[in-house]
Amino acid sequence: MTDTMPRAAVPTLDEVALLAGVSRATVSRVVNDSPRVSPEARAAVRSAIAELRYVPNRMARSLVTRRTDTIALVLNEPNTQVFSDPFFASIVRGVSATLADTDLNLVLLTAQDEREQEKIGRYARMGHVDGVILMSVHSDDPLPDILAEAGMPLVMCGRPFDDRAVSYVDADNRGGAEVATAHLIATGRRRIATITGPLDMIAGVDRLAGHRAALAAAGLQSFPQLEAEGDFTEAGGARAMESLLGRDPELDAVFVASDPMAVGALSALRVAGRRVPEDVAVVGFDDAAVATRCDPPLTTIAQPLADMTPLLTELLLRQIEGAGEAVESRVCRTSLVRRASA
Amino acid sequence: MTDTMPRAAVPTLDEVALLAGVSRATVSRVVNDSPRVSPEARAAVRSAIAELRYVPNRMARSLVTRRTDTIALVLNEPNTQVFSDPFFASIVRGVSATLADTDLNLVLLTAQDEREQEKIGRYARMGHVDGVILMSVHSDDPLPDILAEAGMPLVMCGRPFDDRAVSYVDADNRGGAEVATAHLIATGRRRIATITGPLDMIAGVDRLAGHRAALAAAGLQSFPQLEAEGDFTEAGGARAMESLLGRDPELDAVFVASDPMAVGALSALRVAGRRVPEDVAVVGFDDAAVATRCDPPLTTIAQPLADMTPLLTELLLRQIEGAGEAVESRVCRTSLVRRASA
DNA sequence: GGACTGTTGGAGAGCGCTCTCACAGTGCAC
DNA sequence: GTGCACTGTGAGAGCGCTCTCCAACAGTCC
Repeated sequence: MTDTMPRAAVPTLDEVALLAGVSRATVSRVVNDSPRVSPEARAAVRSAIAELRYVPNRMARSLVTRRTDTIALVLNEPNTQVFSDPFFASIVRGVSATLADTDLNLVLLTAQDEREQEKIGRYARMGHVDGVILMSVHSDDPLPDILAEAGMPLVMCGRPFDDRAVSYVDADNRGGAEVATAHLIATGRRRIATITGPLDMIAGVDRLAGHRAALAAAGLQSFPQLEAEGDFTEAGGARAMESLLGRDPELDAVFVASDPMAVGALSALRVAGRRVPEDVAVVGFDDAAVATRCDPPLTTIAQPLADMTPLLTELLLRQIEGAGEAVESRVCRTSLVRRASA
Repeated sequence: MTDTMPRAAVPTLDEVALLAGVSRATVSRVVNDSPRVSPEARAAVRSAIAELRYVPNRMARSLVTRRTDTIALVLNEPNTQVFSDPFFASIVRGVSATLADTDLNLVLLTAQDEREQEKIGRYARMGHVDGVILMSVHSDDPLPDILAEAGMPLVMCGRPFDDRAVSYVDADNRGGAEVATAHLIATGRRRIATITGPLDMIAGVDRLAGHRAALAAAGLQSFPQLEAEGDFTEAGGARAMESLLGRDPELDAVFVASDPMAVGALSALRVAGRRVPEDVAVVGFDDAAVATRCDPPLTTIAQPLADMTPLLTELLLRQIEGAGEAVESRVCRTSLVRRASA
């Protein structure tokens, strides 16, 4: 069996044409839904395709069309923990769902170190994908540059560090954080700590800036010892909370820059014997599913993911279509979701 | 600017050849590391490639070689929660690391419903990938059939439900579960419950079978009310534990078919006021990182992931090389890791 | 009847690459 | 000198597809 069929006999356009009694060109027209085909020819081709179980060879097609109908969602993250971040899962699901109705394919690429980033850069430049959505960008990642330089259509999920001309979709992280901390202030808290995201990520930076701005607006000073850097993971949140409690046992509120970290903070507070929200009020960020399940349910800032993911793909597709189209970006509004923790 | 360069001027082999003063064939030889090139020619080509920033067009190459140098890791799972399963993250990282030294690319594909599975099937059949590693297969998934029928090299992570001739790599789930429950019995427990995985997944089925076998071997009966089905998530584990406690408040041990579920069970037990391991002993499965972090640290069954992921890729690559190669499968040994929970 | 328009289908030229084959050149044994 | 093995190189034929012509034909109008 292995000898008699060294490779599966994959039918080609020509064979379909032969069977249908038309030319290659006509088969191609049918496959690509061109209107310029008579119903009879179309029917003949359709049945020949079905009979031969013909599937177009994408490589051959791509070679001439310069399109692969594939876009990549690149997760740029050394830490495998990200996989467990519900924000990431939501984006993947959202983008995937948006593309389900098209005949575009979505591939996920993960880069755990610089070497893998370069590999992905090569992968993209070799023409495997039409465009890239880039997530979880750290300040020193070379991938945005590699891709931009190659002229690859690119949309970043999260605004870039510098003011480069690149499309992005982002939540209003700064504004959301400001609202979160303002809410804490409005409920009478005065010693307000924060657990930040990684400060080499723009979401981490922006949320910290928002927090500080709210403090300043209320005439409160921001103390370095009330700021602890987390890594967007639950374990990191717990560690950061412990550290904060060590530095200032009197703190009465904490704005945590992501829900998974907030869940970690909640357990650290429990371990330390603090009641939430009586002793320490907690506000998270994301409005992840876990925010409703934890104890107490988390007051948090909702990111409009339902708006963001379609936008992400829309911006990318427009760039792919329009070749030299202008760079376009969107910032989506966040909102405070009040639950029990603050 | 957009008008003057309607598309980035991507250099081709011919241009490199022209600049280097050699033929296309020689450039191709250099690019593909053929030894049959003089050092001078090689050097000339290398510098021309560098100067033009030439990257081979993968589509053109694939068209003739019939290889894409890309393999797909397909995650077949309606539930986005899987992303947070450390087992999945470990496999992704492992496979990715194994491939990092090769010039093979890894793409992740996720299928959330049957429609997306078919899309992936088409994607593969169109020749985007050389082979597929399939994870998280449920009993009624059509994808294995679609791929097998198309003659796509395929390795499943986890053995298939029926005895079909397909390569797979799996942990000894049945044996591991047997050891887990036997350990519970050996420490004097008698009312031993289990939280199973989804029973439309082979890992769920096998671990339950092992648990029952251990019970039977010790002359203990297995009661349906001591078996609750989970979904491999923490929340599912907590729910299942609550349900078990409701059904039999006297239970003194529980074998939980995954660590995330065990963590959920631990919190449910805490809420119910049970001490672990004094009142209820708990054994998990996976030896995920979380098993060391939870309270108390989890006694669990370690899966030899370090063996499994290289095996997964190795088996697939052998299949890709050897076209009609014989199907080959491996079951990797598990081991009991004793910590504080049992 | 002739010129024109519109529709359908085919011929053929590539897309950028690999790879076989032929060929020139070199070294060495006879 | 001839024969032979071997090495480095180039010419050229595709891989399977798309897409631009262009031909053939039918219908319409003057």
